Amino acid sequence: MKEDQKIPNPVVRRLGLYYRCLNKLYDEGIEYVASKDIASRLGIKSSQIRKDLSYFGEFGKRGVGYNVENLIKKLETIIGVDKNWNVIIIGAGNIGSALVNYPGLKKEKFNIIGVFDADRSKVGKKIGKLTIQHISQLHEFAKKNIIEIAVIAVPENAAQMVTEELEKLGIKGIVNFAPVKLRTNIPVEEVDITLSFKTLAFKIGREGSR
Amino acid sequence: MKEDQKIPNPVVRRLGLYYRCLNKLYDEGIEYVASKDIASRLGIKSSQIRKDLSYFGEFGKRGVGYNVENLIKKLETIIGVDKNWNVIIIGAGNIGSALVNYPGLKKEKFNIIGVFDADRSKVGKKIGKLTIQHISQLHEFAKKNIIEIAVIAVPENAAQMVTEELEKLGIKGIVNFAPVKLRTNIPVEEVDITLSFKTLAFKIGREGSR
DNA sequence: TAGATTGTTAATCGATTAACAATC
DNA sequence: TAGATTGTTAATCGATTAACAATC
Repeated sequence: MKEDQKIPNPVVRRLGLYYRCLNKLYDEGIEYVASKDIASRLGIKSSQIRKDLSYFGEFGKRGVGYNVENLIKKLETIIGVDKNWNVIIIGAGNIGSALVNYPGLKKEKFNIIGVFDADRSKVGKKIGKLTIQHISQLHEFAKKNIIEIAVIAVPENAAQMVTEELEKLGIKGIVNFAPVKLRTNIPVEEVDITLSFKTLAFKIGREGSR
Repeated sequence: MKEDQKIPNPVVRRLGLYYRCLNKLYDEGIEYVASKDIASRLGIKSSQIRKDLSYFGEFGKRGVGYNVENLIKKLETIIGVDKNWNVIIIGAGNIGSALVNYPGLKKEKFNIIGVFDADRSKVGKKIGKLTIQHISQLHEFAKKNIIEIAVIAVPENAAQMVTEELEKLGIKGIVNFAPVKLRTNIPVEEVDITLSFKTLAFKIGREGSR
């Protein structure tokens, strides 16, 4: 199967879930696992796991299951977390600052190497080990460093402009926390916090009526 | 249409997107808008918007479009942001602290009324206007206040326990930032930041091969 | 060998889109 | 009236699941 056919988005997201689950199993000392067991942990169907994996190859042994350590390694390569990623953060507000110190990211090989903000009163201040730089220094910074991923954590009205700048600098992907749809050709992942609250509000409202 | 039939999840999420887009249009002083215009702003199909709205009623005028102000009000009621929501945050780490100060939430009527942490060394410290309380005080707090939504921003291994506690206290919904699937019957919205980075990494890796 | 579980196909389910009559 | 756009149905597309032969 292993071609570069289009992989459905839900599949991509689940790969990360499998990866996480496998790591937990590994920590528990489990050597072999059946799709059925992963499925029950994640609350999905075992056939879905097997189907998802089949996009990339055959990793299991019939009658036995999957070797946990081996499948972790395979998923690492497939997802791309077998390497380190250099990340910068644009916007040193609440969200931006939190991400700089967020241990989850470093653990997963996403290394934050720079923080930028347009507010000169923030420039020079430290967040963890990093010093906030003015956004105008980004261009220079990009010449000296390989930046692969940028996080957009700026106010809504600045997000599109920043995106265009990032695209020019050759950044490869964006994680967008601003509540706008970005117009760009590079891959974007949206993390829309207020939207999640709204979705939850809706669901709570419906709970009673069932 | 307006029954309490099941609304597909993607529809619910898009309602929030429509709401946001309509507010922008309102700020721009636009009175009437066609589904085609909303669609082009959001990068989706106009028939999808009309279909989504049709789950809840008829809000447009044929040949004319939708009255922006009116549709905003309707969506407010449908989504449930016509009222204020009381929110508490469990876990005063990076993410938890950032959310307390996050202006986006208050603006959307999600009012954070308490922050809790298990780490006694954090208790008593201030985040914005709120004082971090010890998690053991939660029970007491819940008696004196109506808490509707809880944010879980604790380490993975504490998340399930916290969830069960919250369920007992009668909390109505959870926004979960911990990287685990919570087993609970109350509605949960997942915000999985590291998963988004992984998904992005995968997409970047595929970009080249297309 | 008997039992278990994979990888894959085909069937099912659900969500998106096109099309168009209704109507402003 | 002529033009525009809705609300809704039916067609299409895509994703999930069941089923099972292959095989460890």
